[in-house]
Amino acid sequence: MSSASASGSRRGRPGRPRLLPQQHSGTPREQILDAAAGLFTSRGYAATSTREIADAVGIRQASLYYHFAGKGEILTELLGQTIRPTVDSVARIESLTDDPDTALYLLALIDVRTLAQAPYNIGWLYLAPDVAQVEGFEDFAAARDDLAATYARLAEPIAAPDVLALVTRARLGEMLVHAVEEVIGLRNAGQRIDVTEAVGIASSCLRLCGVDSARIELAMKTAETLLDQIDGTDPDGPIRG
Amino acid sequence: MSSASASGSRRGRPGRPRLLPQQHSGTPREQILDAAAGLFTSRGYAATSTREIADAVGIRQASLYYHFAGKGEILTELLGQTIRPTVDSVARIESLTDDPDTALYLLALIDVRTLAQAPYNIGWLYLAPDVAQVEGFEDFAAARDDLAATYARLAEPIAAPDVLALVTRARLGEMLVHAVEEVIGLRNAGQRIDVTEAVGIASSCLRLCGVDSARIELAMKTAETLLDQIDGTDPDGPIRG
DNA sequence: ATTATCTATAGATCTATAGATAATGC
DNA sequence: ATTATCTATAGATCTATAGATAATGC
Repeated sequence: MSSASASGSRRGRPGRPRLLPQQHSGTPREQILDAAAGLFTSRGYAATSTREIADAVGIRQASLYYHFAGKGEILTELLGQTIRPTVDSVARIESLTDDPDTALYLLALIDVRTLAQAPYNIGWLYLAPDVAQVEGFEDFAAARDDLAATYARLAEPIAAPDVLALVTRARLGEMLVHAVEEVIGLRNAGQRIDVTEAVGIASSCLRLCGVDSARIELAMKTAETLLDQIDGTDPDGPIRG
Repeated sequence: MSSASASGSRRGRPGRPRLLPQQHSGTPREQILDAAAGLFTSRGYAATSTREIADAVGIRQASLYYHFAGKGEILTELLGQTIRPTVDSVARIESLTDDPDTALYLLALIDVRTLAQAPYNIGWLYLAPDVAQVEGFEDFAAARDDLAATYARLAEPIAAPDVLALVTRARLGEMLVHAVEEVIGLRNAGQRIDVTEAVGIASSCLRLCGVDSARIELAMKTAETLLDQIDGTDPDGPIRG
């Protein structure tokens, strides 16, 4: 049944032992997500069978269905992981600063970091045509659109007049999302992403809005002082900037 | 059976009529390749069934196998189309010019054009993980590696010393291939590719070798005068540069 | 009793092959 | 006779469900 069925209280109790000893750490659900992420990114979503996922975890194919409603739900959960930390950070960012340069910079930095830290390059998944056809993808696409709208909302007050004369507010939002997604391409090309790359992409976002170098420098400094507080609330990983 | 079985002479004769009237032009083989290219690029290779291809053509699923040994052979033929015209052009280019700048420029231009002209963005296919697993992909990968070696061979004599001091000959070949493949990304992003874009990418290749603007300008001019002769031998399409 | 696994399998594909058939060409 | 299609289907998946079972917890 669906993972939601075994509601509430006693999750995590032992059940019937596996045939094979545990090969990986984390909850069974995490083990499945990790194995699926590896297979989906290396072989493709449609080309990966539920049996292959189960084999990689070390359980029987049918046992997957105790944790997920189906292959599609494993995928949508992975897609959700690429965006949820970023979406959740928006409110915290806006409560921590009134400076719009800093807010946009922080959003981009956290977004890049989220995509960079995933153990596999799952951001790449949502660019694949077989993935876009999966039931439930629309919800993810809608969330991604909302995020683009947030980028647009944060960018609008800081965008230079000549920028807004050339591109619409909405298009600017998309451009910023694409700039952040550049990290997906970098990872695919084998580039290691650490602070340098993350800061580079986040500052590109301000540059796209027409913000000058002095203000970018300032936003970077301010962001640096706020990042600990954001991470404190929702620890999101090691890359600092 | 394999398409090769009905060897030689009387191909193209009528056979049993289709249930549906012909919906597309070209030979049946071309109709299949075109339908498959559309489906593979829009939905993904693994996610496309042979039945869907047949339906798009307007024939029965089994009828595909008169023309192709299988789904994999349809794919590898499409992959071959992305590289064959370019590979074939190498000998002609080298017979037409002794100027190495012009030769590299022409190779890149024809490569870009080949990728740009395909009715669907099939160049994108070979970047997909499900495609890389298909039996026969190695042959394509090997041909692509050979082409990278050709880029390297043409680039070596013109590369500035400081370029070759920083990257190996082989790596320079790969960089040039990647620069050309930028056209795949542009098409995916919806960008229309015509002379401007093709010329831009081809001249980027010279720039990557450290060739200065004056020499690039010269190579462009010389290439322009030779292009007709190359296209005359193997007409390859409308984009001139 | 509850949990997380297991075994077994139904039902829906999907790819590929075998062999029949409806045209035209000689 | 040759060709290009068709029908029918085998055999191999693949996803998902039903129900049994081996642990621990109370």
